[in-house]
Amino acid sequence: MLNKNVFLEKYFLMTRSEENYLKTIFHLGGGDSKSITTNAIAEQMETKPSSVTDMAKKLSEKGLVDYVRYQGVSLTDAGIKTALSIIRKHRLWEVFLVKKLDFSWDEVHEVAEQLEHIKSEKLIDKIDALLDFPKYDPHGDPIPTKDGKFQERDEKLLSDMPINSNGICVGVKDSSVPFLKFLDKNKIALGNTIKVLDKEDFDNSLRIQMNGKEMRISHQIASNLYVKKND
Amino acid sequence: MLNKNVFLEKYFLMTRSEENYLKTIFHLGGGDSKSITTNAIAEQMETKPSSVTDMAKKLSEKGLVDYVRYQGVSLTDAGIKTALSIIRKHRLWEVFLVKKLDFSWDEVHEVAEQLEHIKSEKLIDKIDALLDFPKYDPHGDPIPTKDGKFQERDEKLLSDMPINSNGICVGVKDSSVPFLKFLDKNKIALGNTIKVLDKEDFDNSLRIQMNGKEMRISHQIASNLYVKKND
DNA sequence: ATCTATTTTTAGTTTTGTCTAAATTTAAAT
DNA sequence: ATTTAAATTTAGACAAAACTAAAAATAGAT
Repeated sequence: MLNKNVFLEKYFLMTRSEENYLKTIFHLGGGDSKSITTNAIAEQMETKPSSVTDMAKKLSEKGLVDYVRYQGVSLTDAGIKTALSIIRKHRLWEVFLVKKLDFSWDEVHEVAEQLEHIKSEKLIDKIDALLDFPKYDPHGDPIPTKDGKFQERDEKLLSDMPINSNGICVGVKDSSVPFLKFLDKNKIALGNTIKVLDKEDFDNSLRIQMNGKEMRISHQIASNLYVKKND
Repeated sequence: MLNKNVFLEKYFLMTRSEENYLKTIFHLGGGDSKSITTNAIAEQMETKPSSVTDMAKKLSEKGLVDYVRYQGVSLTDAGIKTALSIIRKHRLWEVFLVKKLDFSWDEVHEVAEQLEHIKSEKLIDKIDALLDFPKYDPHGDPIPTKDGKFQERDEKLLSDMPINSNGICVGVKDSSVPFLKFLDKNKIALGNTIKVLDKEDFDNSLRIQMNGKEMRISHQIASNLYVKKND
């Protein structure tokens, strides 16, 4: 009974703000027992370092982060678990919006930021099943499993692919709206086949074949596209 | 520009709490230019009258309710519009949960209470379309249209139906979990045909034919079922 | 090793939404 | 028309989450 209450307090009764902090810390690498500075978190969340300090103390009290003054925070196992459950929800909702409601991949983030905080295990499990248990979100980011497992993919940046190598476009590094819209406009989509034909030493631009059609791509673009090698 | 900001402040930037107050006031009849007392609102929301007073002032400042000290509040046109948009979202999400995710009708309320606060016009319009623009929620309550129109139905309580009259079960007055579970257990569902065979003067219980099968129903039950008359 | 510049924390304030307790108003009853 | 009981509001306090400005600690450069 006491045990159950502890569970309820730490897992169910997380505030929206606490959840957002955990998510951010995870994305900044705080799950790899790396210390993330309050400054870095503040910048990412567009808030002030002093606010982060307050929250660091609170999350530390709840056993979700390890916090050392003037050093930074890293996630505990409980913190990682919670962060992954939020990221899981976020990404599943993104898939739902795209696959079931015809949202475009540049529209989903904002809405998913809200939906990820809905508290109902049954709901997200049903959404998962409705979508047939997708492994990746619309931007190619992996969706953690229910028990918090992360399936990393063997992918590299297009800009790091050698000449004459083949692959499939599987994800974006930058998922900002302008970048995604740019990709749409240029018919670059996840799932496309890619062959690197040539690299220009001068500006690092690439000549590639995408879905059979030849095109030229700037380094800026190539360094934000993830590709899975074929061979 | 200034005008747009006013719109943003009053419509988009409603807090969850404000939305819940408006919804409650509407459900208590505050949309019919009837004054709802702070006490009634407090009881419904399981909060204190003094808290309601505070919120009444705030909503009044925003032009969403008319508030007269010691009298109570009623919704303005803007308040009604906002309340209806929340109720619309709530009921559409309920339909979604039942029709697309196989929730039972006694499970949906709690989750819909969260989902109704998601801020995305596009999202709820897409959900509406996905569901093929349903007119009623799983409990038979009408879903307001996008422009805030309410389609009332010509329905009466089963307990008020005369002997030998026929109808279709279209809604529940009490949508508490125990009542809904009771109906499930007794195979009483919306859409069932109903004929009143006999009334017992002693305890006001009814003998009815439901989907061809004869059964006896207490007054307690009959006074919480809405029926649409056939003839 | 000391001094700065930067980072981080502390202390104190604000806003939102709630509460309790006290004061006020209303309404009902004589 | 008073009186009293009930309803309602006010005043003051609190918790959460943020902020600003000042203080403290760290790290880099000499």
